[in-house]
Amino acid sequence: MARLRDVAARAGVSVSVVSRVLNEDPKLRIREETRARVLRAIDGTNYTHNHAARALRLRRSGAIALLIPDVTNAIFSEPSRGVAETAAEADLVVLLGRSEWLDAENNVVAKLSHQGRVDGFIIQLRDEERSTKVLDLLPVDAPAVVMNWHQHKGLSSVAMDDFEAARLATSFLVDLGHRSIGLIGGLPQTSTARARERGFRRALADAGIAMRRDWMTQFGYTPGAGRVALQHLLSAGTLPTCLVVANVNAAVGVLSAAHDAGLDVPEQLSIVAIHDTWIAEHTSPPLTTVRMPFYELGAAAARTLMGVIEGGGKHHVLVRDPPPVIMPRRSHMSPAGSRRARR
Amino acid sequence: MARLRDVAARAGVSVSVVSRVLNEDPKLRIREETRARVLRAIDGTNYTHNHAARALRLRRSGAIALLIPDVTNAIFSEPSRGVAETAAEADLVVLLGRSEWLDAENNVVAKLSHQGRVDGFIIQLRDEERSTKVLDLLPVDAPAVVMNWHQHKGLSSVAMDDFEAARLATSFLVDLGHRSIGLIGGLPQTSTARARERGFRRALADAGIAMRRDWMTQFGYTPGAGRVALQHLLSAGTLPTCLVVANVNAAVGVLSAAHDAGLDVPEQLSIVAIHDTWIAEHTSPPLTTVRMPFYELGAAAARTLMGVIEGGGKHHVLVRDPPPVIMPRRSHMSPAGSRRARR
DNA sequence: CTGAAAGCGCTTACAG
DNA sequence: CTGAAAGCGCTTACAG
Repeated sequence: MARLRDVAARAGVSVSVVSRVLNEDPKLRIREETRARVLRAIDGTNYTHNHAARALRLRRSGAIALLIPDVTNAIFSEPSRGVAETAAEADLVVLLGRSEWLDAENNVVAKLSHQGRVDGFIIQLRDEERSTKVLDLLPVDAPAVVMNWHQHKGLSSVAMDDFEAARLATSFLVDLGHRSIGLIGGLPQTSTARARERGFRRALADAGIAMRRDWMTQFGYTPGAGRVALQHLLSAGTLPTCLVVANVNAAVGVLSAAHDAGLDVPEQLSIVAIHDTWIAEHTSPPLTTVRMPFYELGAAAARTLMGVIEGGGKHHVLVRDPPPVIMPRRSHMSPAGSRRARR
Repeated sequence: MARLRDVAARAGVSVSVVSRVLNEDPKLRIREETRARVLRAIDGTNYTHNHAARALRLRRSGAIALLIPDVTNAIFSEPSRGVAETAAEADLVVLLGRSEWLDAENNVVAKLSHQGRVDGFIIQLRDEERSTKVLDLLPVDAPAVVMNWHQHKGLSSVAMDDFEAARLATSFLVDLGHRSIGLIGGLPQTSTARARERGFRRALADAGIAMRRDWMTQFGYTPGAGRVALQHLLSAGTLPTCLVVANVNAAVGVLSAAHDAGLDVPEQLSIVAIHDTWIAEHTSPPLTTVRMPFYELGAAAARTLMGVIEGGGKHHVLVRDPPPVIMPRRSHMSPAGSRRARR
């Protein structure tokens, strides 16, 4: 590989000049003729900077780590793309890791940070975890942003408008004529689950519908949790005519539990799920969802982290462009009663 | 951060000694007493090596890139884990990228390689792509292994036993009593699709069953492809009593197309899909699958790449431990005719 | 307008 | 048994 020195020799100048031309040093005064010579020499050698040397000199690794609980989860793929593309524009490389790296026994995150392998972290916490645990395990000065968290105490955070997503899903069902509406919610220790529950309550309140605690569950965002949640509702007594499901993965579980119970969706139970992933198009029936700005969440996380790395200080970002929007498919309809009434 | 120099000062020795102790240099002769002093000093400062400095000196970045077509695809998450964990044991970090980086216009891969940011690449090609395209776009000397490819011409490759997986799925259906069996296959330009088709043919031949070309499709591994494939079969004439579906994602599409057509699975159509991902448990009905050693595939890819990086030369690896195994769920049963016959 | 030099933090061949 | 020194390839304050 060509080094600065090779280019310099070729152009008949010193390495300093080449470096400054390459980095477009604003303080550089140089004759156009010289600059042209340097540029020509650069092309001639197809020079690329050696990254390790530059990192050593600048004390910047040019890499950030994205930590997610489970690489398996399609929910995280769109934000990952947002992170990756935004980072790439700033010539940052993204290292994919698991939230488990933030572990007291074997703290990979601390290691990466100390080694200077990574300039900062974007962290998606596990739903089961205390949100402040991260503060104990992250090196104090490591730039970091928590993703999918509203107003994290201690670190920068970025989140989407979960309140509005749930409010929208709920009022969509209200507008369809539903009056008995349940919520299959996430774990209450997550800020997204809390925001979605608030959105749900608000929509009910706006419509003058009484909330029924026994139609609200909090088992989490996984298919297994969704399955358990519906079984719970089934065993508890009468069912609502429809459900807002706080996560599309949980909705997959709800659907399969409904199927097992011989419940027809949407005929006997309408479902609107939050998050629009590929799976929603391929369930039976295809799921009506609320599409969220996942890509933009990741992009915002990357930008926020870059700000922190530059010394910008803590920020909390709420991504609401584009806003949540209903993707109507076939898991919803008007409630049986209202359809009869209309005939 | 503590540097070598700090530790050395603390221990009252030179930096060379500390470095050698740290790296367990076999050529180092040292008094036990001195070694102990150095070790104590290391603990005292909680020293970690500076990665950039080491990379510069050793001409090794300590990172590998894993390029996959679509981070969205659960199929790739298990191998990713295998790569990541195996790499971590060798103190390598994994950088997640997209196969699109291998692009003539904007060749990110070439850039990373030239910059020395990455020591090698594990590449999952896109199904649509010519398998040799990678040879044109990869810097000639860049260590690389192609994942999910049998005997790649030009690069090292690792694959699972796709032949056996399809053979197993097919003979499982044969043993159930099926005699009319179709194959929903992948794109024929991929080596996995070809191997699976061979396994399918072999099982039929072994059972003395004639293969019917009109019951075999080659649309690919996606849900959309599976959907199209079933529609194709439906419009073409009589259906077989069962299908081997070469990919679980395609099977999701087959299932939803069957549902739309009012075809009962498994009553009218049995399905066995290759690959066991979380989705298989949550479809209606849950899918009978062949579980494949995906984690081990990734692990093998990482080990193979590490070998290439050490200068080991080209290798082709077939991962067959653990072997493919049937995960029986509810998408299969004996064919209607044979059940009647048995009564 | 351009160059010489220091220094980022390591590793390692060599000297003693 | 241990140390001094070169050098990996950059950037940048400083000198001229």
